[in-house]
Amino acid sequence: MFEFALLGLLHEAPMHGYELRKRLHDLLGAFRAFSYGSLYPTLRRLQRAGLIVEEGPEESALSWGRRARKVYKLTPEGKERFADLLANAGPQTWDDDSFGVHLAFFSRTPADVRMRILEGRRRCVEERREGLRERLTRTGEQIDRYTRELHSQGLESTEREVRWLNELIAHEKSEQDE
Amino acid sequence: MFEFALLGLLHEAPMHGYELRKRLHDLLGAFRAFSYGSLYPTLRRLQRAGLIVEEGPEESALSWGRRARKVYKLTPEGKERFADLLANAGPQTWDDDSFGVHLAFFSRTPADVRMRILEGRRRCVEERREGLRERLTRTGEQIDRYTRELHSQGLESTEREVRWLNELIAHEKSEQDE
DNA sequence: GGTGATTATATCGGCTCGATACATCGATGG
DNA sequence: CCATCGATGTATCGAGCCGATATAATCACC
Repeated sequence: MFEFALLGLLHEAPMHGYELRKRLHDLLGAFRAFSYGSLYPTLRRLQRAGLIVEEGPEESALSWGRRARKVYKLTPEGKERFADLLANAGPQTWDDDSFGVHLAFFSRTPADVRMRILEGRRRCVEERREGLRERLTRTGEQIDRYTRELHSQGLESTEREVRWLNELIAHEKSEQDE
Repeated sequence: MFEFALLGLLHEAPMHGYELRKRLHDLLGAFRAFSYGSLYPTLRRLQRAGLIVEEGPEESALSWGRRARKVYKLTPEGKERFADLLANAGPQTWDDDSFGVHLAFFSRTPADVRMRILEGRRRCVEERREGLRERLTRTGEQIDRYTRELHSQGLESTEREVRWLNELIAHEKSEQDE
């Protein structure tokens, strides 16, 4: 997840840690945290896996005055890995967090994969919606007032999201045909 | 968080792990996962802290046929701890996950604390809303189509949540006066 | 008598977070 | 002229949580 986001960002241009975090925060800060406590370990993981490399300090002389910064860039294996993650976009892709991140890189995503992700996400939200509906209409044990409020609110918001996804999907289809 | 949820449930009645998980899933499954990988370690933590104890196996003879089950119940310290968590309901209480859990135990929550939690949550959602608004109206770098969609959708849904919270708060106020 | 679902407890590796520490630089202002 | 604040920047630690998995007994069904 974090891995996917970092690979996606480095696909645009080489960057150092702080900048990666800033871009992520700007792009998705309203939906996820992206703390440094995840960032640096993830970078090291990617590095160990040979998906990214530290760029030589050649241009650091130019920007001197700043503290030593490590600029990372994608290796060919890294690009391959990113393509793989897209190609195998599976069930764990449709969850709340993950879906947002994927959307942020949709312009770079092939049309067929975009469609698969949108439809997967829709199915996932529909399932949550059905769960909430069932819970609310169940005639069994009476349900706490506040819990009922929470579930009603959840139901409404999933319904809205499904409608929104339908629009996005329709738009994709119309673009495909043209 | 998990700790709070477990203490809250055990406040109603002694229960064993599997049942706790089932109740949580039923109550909040649409909003959170509550896996066993968190449940059992948390129970052990609570036990070590003296907030819960295993009930003697006296009645397990009655329900024999089932696999050995460990029934946990709150100690007085546990009840105190739960009251403390409510009294000190702070900033970490207003986040998405935590707020849902708190709502589920609202009937058991004093009116003034209910109000503090609702207002804190509202402030938190309003902040997110402003972040999204600012991001969307910023005239700087043009923004990716899909990211814009995501942020618009986020903005709408935070606006709806604020309205919903306002209704809940108004209702609390009217109940307080009567 | 076999097969699969349900009840039930438990652990493992791995990811993520919040807090924190350290260090440098630019600007603001007394 | 220097103090202090807020960015910029890299990094770690402890702790929580999750998904997957193991183990096992019982139950319903055919």
